[in-house]
Amino acid sequence: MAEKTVRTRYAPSPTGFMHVGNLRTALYEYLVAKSQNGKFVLRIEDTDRERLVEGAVDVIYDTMKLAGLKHDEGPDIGGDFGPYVQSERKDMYLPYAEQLIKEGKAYRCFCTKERLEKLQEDSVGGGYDRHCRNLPQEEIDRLLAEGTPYVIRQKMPIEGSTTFTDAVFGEITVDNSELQDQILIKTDGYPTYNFANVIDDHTMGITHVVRGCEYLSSTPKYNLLYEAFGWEIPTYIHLPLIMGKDADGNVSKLSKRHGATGFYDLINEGYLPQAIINYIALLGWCPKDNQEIFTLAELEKEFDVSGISKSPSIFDYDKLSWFNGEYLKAMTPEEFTKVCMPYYKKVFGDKEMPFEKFADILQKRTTKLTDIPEMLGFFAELPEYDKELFVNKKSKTNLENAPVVLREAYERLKALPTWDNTSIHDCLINMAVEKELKNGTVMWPVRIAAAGKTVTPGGAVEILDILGREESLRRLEIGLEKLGA
RNA sequence: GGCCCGGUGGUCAAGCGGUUAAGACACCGCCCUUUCACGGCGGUAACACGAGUUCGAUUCUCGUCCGGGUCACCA
Repeated sequence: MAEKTVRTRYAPSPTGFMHVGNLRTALYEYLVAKSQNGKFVLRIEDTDRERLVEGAVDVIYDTMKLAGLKHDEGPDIGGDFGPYVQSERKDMYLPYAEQLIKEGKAYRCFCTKERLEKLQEDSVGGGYDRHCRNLPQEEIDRLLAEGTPYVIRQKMPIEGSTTFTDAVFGEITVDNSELQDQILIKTDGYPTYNFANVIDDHTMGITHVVRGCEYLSSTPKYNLLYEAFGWEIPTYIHLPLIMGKDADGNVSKLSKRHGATGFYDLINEGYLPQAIINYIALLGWCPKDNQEIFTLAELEKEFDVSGISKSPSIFDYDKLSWFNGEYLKAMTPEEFTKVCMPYYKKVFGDKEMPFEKFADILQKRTTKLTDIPEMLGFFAELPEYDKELFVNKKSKTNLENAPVVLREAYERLKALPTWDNTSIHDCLINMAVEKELKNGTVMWPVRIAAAGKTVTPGGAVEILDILGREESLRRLEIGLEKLGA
């Protein structure tokens, strides 16, 4: 007999913001499905009218697309289990709840909010007292006839315990006394999140429920529902949480105070979508062979639930940056130039620059795209700098030899018939040889004069080449002036 | 507070009763080098604690401590 096709679903609410935790959940759902030739379904959970945000659904589509997580079924592409937007399914939940009432597994609760609130205050840590669980039928009929608002609650077992198996955490048992008679349908007729989830997952044929482990302790509630309907319980895969660490070293669920936490925030910080995906894939999961750089396609092949870790992990921006740098280095110069262009524009506006030369000096040393403007700023404008910068121990330069060297270099460069990387390089190196100087002794003062700062992408030769003859000589003159030469 | 889950270097993590306890990021040092970087080489650094079980525990059990999650007509 053929194995049942694996089906997973990602069910985001359109809030307009994609937290990396959610993104990782989506990724794992995708991978669980794809690693087993299964289907990955996108379902939009938009029942919370108050939190609806204009254009938020598009954010979800865009994110999925950027991340490369292609869904097989969803609101935009359809499928055999639609509709895929929860608000379009709202009429299908009530009948299920009423079915449970008929079977004596659920009941109408007419308690007012006030009464429930009072219960909350009185009983320490208690909960609903199941007041309406066994109302006489006449009483129910009367209240119904009077039009009393009600919710539908499920009858939970009062004694015993419920055990389930999670693919990551193993067997987990919870006392039924911990479980309240959960609300299925709210006063307004809408289903609660938990109820809608179970109905949707079942009717959409979801086989593997992948979610954050904050749902671990409410899973028995879900299972009691599946059991009440006589439905097959899906495989649960609970993921460890992603945490953040603040300046004081305190660890808590990753949030704004720890830095950028939204997918788009991260992209705006200069990280590449693929680097983000690669990094979060490894946050809580480890392949058999410890490989680190993965394409999505490779992840689809390698992913295995057994590699998911149980302990929470802290989001590390340094490591993300390292991944980002690796991805940047792996690009062709053309691709690199393309992703950098917005940042080039920030520095140079619409001014034409030898962008292809930037790739040479930048690609090896960039980890975050947002660092680029700072790195290139001196090309646009020579920074104010102090002549002390000409002093460098390693290059054996000081205020005595720098003016001499710089003057000599200036004259030689000025006399160059052609201005390109090779001729500049040969010119300066030859000078060092002829004058019996260390290469650095020549290069250092030239670079300082050309860039006005000690840390630059590329060396003296590359900088002069990019700057061009005219601007280069102008800057060297300024340097000479500063040195009083 | 009750219940649930977790605890290997600063971080991500491998490890499934016997290991010199991998690897990566970060950090430090050296080399290379026209700076920084890249690259190469090397280094510092960990099994939370206490009892068991066992010939032998990082691995199994229990307790303690610490961390997190959860207890809604929110999703």
